[in-house]
Amino acid sequence: MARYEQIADALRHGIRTGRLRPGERLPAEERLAARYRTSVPTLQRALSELVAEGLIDKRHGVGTFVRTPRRRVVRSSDRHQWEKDRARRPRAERLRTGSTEHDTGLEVTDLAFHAEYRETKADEDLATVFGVPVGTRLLERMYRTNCREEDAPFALVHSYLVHDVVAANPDLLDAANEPWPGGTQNQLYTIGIELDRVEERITARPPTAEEAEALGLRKGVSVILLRKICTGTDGRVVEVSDVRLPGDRTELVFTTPLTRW
Amino acid sequence: MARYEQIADALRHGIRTGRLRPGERLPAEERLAARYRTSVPTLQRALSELVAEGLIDKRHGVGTFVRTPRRRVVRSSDRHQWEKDRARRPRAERLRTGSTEHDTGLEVTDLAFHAEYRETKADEDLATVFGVPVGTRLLERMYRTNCREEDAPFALVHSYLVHDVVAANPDLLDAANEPWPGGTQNQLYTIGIELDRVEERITARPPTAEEAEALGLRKGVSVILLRKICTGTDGRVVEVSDVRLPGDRTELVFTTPLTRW
DNA sequence: GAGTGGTCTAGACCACTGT
DNA sequence: CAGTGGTCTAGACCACTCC
Repeated sequence: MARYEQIADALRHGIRTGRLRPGERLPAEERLAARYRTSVPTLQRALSELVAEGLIDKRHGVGTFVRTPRRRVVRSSDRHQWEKDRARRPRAERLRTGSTEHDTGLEVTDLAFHAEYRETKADEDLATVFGVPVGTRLLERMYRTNCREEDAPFALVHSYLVHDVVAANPDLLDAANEPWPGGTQNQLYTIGIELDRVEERITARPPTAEEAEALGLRKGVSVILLRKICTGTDGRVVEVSDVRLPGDRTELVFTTPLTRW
Repeated sequence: MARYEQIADALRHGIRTGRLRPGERLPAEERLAARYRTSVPTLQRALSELVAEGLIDKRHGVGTFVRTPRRRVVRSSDRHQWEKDRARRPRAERLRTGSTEHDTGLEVTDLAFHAEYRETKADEDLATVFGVPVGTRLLERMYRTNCREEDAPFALVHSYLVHDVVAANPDLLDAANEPWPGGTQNQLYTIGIELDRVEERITARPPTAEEAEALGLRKGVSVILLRKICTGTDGRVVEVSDVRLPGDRTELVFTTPLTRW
């Protein structure tokens, strides 16, 4: 076994057994290298393994620390029914809370919201999902929800709608109307669309360089990719959203009810 | 920007634009180092970034290759209802297929299955979920499902049952009876338990060294963690499973039906 | 055996952070 | 300014794969 792996193992063991506690600072690299009788680059290699596993954080000019678990945001599948119920409520009630607040339990005033709209054409992937020809005009909406300035977004969302469908209500084409009270399901309600079901497809991978930047991810954190496909009561796909969530502070919850014997 | 980042960017760009095609071999490190006028360790640092992002694979003694996407296994939430329906079918029918076959579309004979049982005591975490005192005797069952020798398992599963509940049927305590025709829901059926719902909680993170080993994960792949909580018709939690899935070839699908207006 | 990636060294210099 | 991590070098030797 390589020297750097032995060292990584030793440190890993220390962290797992609690000898090195969360938040604790490790000795300087030079000192650690001396303790393990190795060179600094080799010791750094060992540390970089632990960074990749999400066990430690390195802070330039400060030190290396045992990572403390982050507070998790739960995103439950009953949000969809909750959103649907809310879509036909009076405006005052819709104003009060959005889905993120439903998930996090935070107040509206704690959250900052950013939206950007543009027009695109359906690529092969989206055309297949929507069941429309490649090149069909789509409205692409990009969202990010932050916890009031302080730190990185909870989620990066790219949402797609068929342009000609939503154009029935011109207000839906303008990002300036965001955050729309009552969310997308209320927007769809204004043009006579009711949702029948929501399908969500989930996978995970390491972040790209851009995602790490945008979501403020440290190394050693995964990205959860969630594609949400909303189908209307007429069986047509109405909205497709690609959501990227930080793996270290997101927990998705799905409940499947079963029919009785 | 660091030299190694510039190099990583250049290669990343080549891969994304398709100039470097999936499966294609990159020049040897020494040659690449020469091309980018840098030392071998620095070039290696650049490559290791791309490995961490899952863009390339290094094979010792062979070369460095652009990674080709892996075939995905879809795990759909309707498997639960499917399993429930199957649990009361005749033995012959139950023998024919298991859930993994349902997910993958493969035949029973394509799959190898390994199970191991042991007795443990509930730690704080499991005790909370089951709603039993810490230290309660549990039956811990460990499963792995492989695609017939060839390569790494689809999933590592640790499943927990309250020991005294399942002891009503001693056959359920013996791993030698696996794979049990009809799966866990049929096992529970033999002791008079019917499931009411299944809750699944999902998160993702980089693999630990052990998981990378057990799931045969290359570097630069995430692990999806799925905790499945099965609740009986009497409202008690019956089974808790912790499932670890390779992020590069697993897609989870959940469908949420909505009630009509 | 030729060619590939894997590991390691010893030291240099740079960049960032906090006092 | 002292102390920390970040980057880089030039070269050595090892281990693996395939012919």
